[in-house]
Amino acid sequence: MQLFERKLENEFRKALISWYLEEKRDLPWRRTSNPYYIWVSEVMLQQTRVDTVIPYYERFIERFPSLADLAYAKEEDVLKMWEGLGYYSRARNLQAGVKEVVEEYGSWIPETRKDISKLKGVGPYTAGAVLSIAFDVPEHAVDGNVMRVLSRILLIEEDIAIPRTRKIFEEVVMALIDKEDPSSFNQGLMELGATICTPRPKCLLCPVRDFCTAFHEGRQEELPVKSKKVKMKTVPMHSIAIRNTEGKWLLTQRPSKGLLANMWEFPMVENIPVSLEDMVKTEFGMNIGSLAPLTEFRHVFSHLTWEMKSYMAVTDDAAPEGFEFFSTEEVEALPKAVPVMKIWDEVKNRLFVKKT
DNA sequence: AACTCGGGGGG
DNA sequence: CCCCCAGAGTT
Repeated sequence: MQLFERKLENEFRKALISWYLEEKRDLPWRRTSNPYYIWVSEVMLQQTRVDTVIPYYERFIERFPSLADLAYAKEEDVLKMWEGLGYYSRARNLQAGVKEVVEEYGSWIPETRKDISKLKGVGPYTAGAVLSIAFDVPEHAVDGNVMRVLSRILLIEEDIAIPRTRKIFEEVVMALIDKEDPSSFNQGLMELGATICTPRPKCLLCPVRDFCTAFHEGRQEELPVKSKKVKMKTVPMHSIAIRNTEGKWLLTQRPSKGLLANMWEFPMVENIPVSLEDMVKTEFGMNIGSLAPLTEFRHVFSHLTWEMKSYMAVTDDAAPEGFEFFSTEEVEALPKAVPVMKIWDEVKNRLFVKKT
């Protein structure tokens, strides 16, 4: 595949890499050559901004400093370190992949795309990112940034919302990638997309604008082409923080698959046909006292919105099947998704903060 | 190919 | 309000 003239390809690589080496941000995972740490960072960075990831990355590698530390950690401890970061299956898949490396590969991360791609949670992007950054293997690592950058430079007008379009960009990268420094080349494309070739590009600062077809034609704002999907359900949710006579709280663990898998939460019901108290009676077979309203807020997922209403109540009953009572300290230690943490924070404010 | 899966930052 | 982010797994 010939993208520019041969000489221009060399100039492009040189311009991109020298800009990257000069201007790259000082990020924690750029201060290490440990392939395991780079792997962790790439998984955390899936669909997640750099600034969000930094504190999670620091705490995670401090808590699980080696492949073996993560491989044999309790899943609950792993989820706790991931708490608030979202896409919790990433955490479980990362641990499964790491365990596989420890037990099947003698703690050596595979250095070919074929083998590393077999690991749980390692898709086409993460495979190429780890191979190129940690092992200097000239492999493509195509993410949203790379598609935005290259769609402009080469005026590629394919719809990036369609999965097979990514293959076009993978071929482009393989044709363009710098064989001497694939790490800086791939990271340079991503760094450019993250800092300059953003959705609203800052072309006057761009180190490769001379190579950019979209810039020459003044069409950079039109790219990349991305068809939009429109569907967003809203579900009313009611959550009740129920305390027993010992001052313990009733929680349940979500199923091991699906939304917020294995995270803990207070009893929740989707609708209230008549009264919420009756709903609790029929759903959980439990008697609770009067409900005290706690908080109301919206929690937006990718494809779903919860309209949360939360309450507090007390009970004399034992925990129903599938539920457990936990002390305040125990609740604190359980991995909880953000909407649950919001409710829990409000509970603590009401009960444990001295009112003036 | 279409759906599912979190959460937050920025225009 | 909207978009979209260093994507992957499942169906």
